Amino acid sequence: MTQVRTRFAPSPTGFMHLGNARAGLFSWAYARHHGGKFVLRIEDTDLERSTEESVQVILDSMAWLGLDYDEGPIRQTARLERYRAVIAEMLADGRAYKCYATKEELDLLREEQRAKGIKPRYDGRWRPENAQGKPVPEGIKPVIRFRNPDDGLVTWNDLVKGEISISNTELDDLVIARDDLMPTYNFAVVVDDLDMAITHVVRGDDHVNNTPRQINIYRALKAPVPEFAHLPTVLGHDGEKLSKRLHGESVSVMHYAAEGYLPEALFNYLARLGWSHGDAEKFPRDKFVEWFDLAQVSRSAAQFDQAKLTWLNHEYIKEADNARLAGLVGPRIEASGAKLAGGPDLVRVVALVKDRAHTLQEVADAAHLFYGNIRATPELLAQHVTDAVKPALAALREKLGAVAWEKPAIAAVVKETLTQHGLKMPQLAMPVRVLVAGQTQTPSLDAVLELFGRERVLQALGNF
RNA sequence: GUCCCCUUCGUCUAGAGGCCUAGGACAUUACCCUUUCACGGUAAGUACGCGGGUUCGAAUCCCGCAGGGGACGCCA
Repeated sequence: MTQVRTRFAPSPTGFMHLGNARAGLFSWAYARHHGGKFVLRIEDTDLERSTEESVQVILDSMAWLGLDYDEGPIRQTARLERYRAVIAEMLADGRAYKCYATKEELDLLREEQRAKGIKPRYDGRWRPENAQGKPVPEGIKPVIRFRNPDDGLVTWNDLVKGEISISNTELDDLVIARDDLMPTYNFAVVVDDLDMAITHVVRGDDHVNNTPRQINIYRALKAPVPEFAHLPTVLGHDGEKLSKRLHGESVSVMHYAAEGYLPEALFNYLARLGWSHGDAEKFPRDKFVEWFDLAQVSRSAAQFDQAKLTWLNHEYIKEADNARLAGLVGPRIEASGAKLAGGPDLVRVVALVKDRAHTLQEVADAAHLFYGNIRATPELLAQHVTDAVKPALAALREKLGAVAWEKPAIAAVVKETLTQHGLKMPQLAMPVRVLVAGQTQTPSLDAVLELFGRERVLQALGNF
């Protein structure tokens, strides 16, 4: 049994959206599950749209998700000589030929075909047998077309979708090199996957239609055809295929990093989108690798559900190490203008507030009250710090001055004040919150007071 | 238009002829907990697209229809 080799081959033309990321994730998982190799290839033959920044975004997104690769990144633009050599061979023996048809001419052809209700296809007008004696137009640089078989069926057993079969009469002679000699996608992938000895091509099912063309090229090259696995499309919340135009940046991997999602949460969510292992919903990456199997991938498109991702993120935040969380959340708190220095230990603050937060940003927002020096509004003060509770507040302050500064002792003193003044908890807790934290919504009072520290609390309670 | 693929709760899915009066999760609703906001707990409602077959028996197999998606580029 030869070693499994898979690849992920994004094109650097913008951000990396969730659909791409999931394709990369599954391809990666397949290789890891089988102890194989995972190759990263950058498909940058579209010079118009490819950018260096986008290459970096791909690298960043993969690193953030923890998708490590064994080979690459290999750029197609670094392999141009190789493609040209293959094209020259094919040209030499008629597996490919030059086509001088102009873009305008082809547009017209397609238009006519559509009008007739048939599938738009190149009609083979520059195939050698049709071009006999035809003068080569002046000033037109030809493209190179692959001579596709005229008849027969192309069939493969897709590892996700099962047997798929397409007739060669549906296909046409596709362009494999543009007039500037740059190879096109369908040709470059085949040469690359061949040279990189890819055994399993795992990719999105928008490529199903390309597969028979590529298989024909493999055959023309007398090369072994790899296995194919076409993953179902990832749709947006609106049921449309994920796209830059429709969904914008809100579906990019790094957007979720910026919004305060943990990589393990997105990883888990994506893993579970279109794939399942019984009832398992939350599982770590090593379990995913252990369980992953193409046979369990669903055949139908899946809608992205932000609410479920958020739930998973919440689950992972709850169990995340507090020091790690503090490191991630600190910059967010300072970004809001607050200063960590001089405030309570962020690790302890995070431990207190993380249960209620669904994103790192929410952790930061909840922690903010300990560092922001928030002052209650006069309305809030008037509403809660009434003359009726002032004696109790004074009494509490005095007791707090003498107590051991630990949560249980603080709680005991609060209770004591309550009974002595005949108050219910909210009647005392709310004014204390307003005075100390500047707001009525905080975690439990004793914990909040403990974290603020005696000095700050006594000062605040003496201030009315 | 042509070709290809898909079709179980609102969403992600379990289900490979009897275990299904269809299970889990998210979301929703109700109730409980409660020191505010949350967290948490318990419970409920909601699905096999439609029509024909095959079979003693179909969510599961076959056919048709409908719906959805994808592709039809000198983009990938």
